[in-house]
Amino acid sequence: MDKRTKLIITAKRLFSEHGFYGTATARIAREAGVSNGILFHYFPTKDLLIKAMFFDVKDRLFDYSVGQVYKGATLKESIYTLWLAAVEFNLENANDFEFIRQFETSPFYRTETELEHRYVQLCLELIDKGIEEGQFKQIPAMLIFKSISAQVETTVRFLKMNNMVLDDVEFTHRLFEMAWDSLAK
Amino acid sequence: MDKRTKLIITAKRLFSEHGFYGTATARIAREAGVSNGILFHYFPTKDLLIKAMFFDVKDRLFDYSVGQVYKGATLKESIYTLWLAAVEFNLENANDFEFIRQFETSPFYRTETELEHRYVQLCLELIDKGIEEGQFKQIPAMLIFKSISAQVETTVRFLKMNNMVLDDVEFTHRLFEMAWDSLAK
DNA sequence: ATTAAAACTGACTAATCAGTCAATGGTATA
DNA sequence: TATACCATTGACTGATTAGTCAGTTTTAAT
Repeated sequence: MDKRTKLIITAKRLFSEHGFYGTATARIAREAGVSNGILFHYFPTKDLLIKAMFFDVKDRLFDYSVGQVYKGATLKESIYTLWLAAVEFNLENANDFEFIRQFETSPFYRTETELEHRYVQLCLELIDKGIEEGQFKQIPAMLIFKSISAQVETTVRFLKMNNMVLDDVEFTHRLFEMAWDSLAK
Repeated sequence: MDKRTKLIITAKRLFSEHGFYGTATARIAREAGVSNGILFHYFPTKDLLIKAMFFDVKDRLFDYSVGQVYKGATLKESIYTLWLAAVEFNLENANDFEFIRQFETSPFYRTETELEHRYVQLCLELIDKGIEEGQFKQIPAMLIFKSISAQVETTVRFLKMNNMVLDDVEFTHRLFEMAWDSLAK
């Protein structure tokens, strides 16, 4: 594994445990088993490290989930696939989940940054289509997206809090149906 | 206004703008117009300041909202009253909203801390009653509470993002109905 | 008026941290 | 072999910060 990746993985673990400012760059480098200087070679500032990590997580979520959506699926099926993939991904990558949660409520976060990413763009396109076709209620696509995202987060947090795994697909599926019903026409 | 209150208000503003660790205690004291030392007289450590602020916000939310629930109201009416009060409170107290958002995703936060508070306790009792009476779906009360809270947050964020105020009670009411429908039997 | 306790001040410090830099090692190309 | 260019190191620094403390002022009780 190259040092850049090592740094990102270690930083994610430490950030999710101790927060952005609770984690010194020197510590990230030490626990990643690389020198202090190399961190600033790859990420000129701590802020840029954090921003790079955000895109790293979204990229991996995109790769993990979008491939699972099969062609010819209905809209509901597609969104369920993305939903389930997101829940799985967040359960299996606890540090990514915690990192994103902290990032999105931190002063680093801007809506514009998020909109740049293809994962968000894809979701919004899908939802837009759903609104046009009259499958969703007539409310802004962004609100539907945020609402679904919030329910995914709630689901993941709940499953974690109760030490559940994804054997409980049925439970997770029920939660999806609830969220869907509230947004569908 | 006493200095303790001044400190809490100033800290909340600075924290919501620059984050917990982006804000120096010395700066809080300076902008509150008090000495550096007095901050540590009231709050021996920065961590305790942050924790005290959490309880301050929850207390004020409790005082603001619970009084509005009138006796003899149905369960749905009661919960709608609390919902609307929470949305109003968060819109009118932007710094409190941002502070809580950051706090709940920070390493300071623990579920146990939250459960100690009477606001959360009251909400859970109400939901428990609703489950017993068969008005809610058969899922854990905590999940219903977290789900509603997440929807309140989403609502507030959306209204703020679009510079809406609570003239749009109808819109907010629609969002409540959506959330309610997904949780009610 | 006296006393004691509490509120308050602000200069100070020990520790920490983000970022620098001069030097070294490795690798590829000509 | 010589040259050039990254990757890498780790000791170092200037700036910042949470928390201290010795002393002063205010408040309240007897």
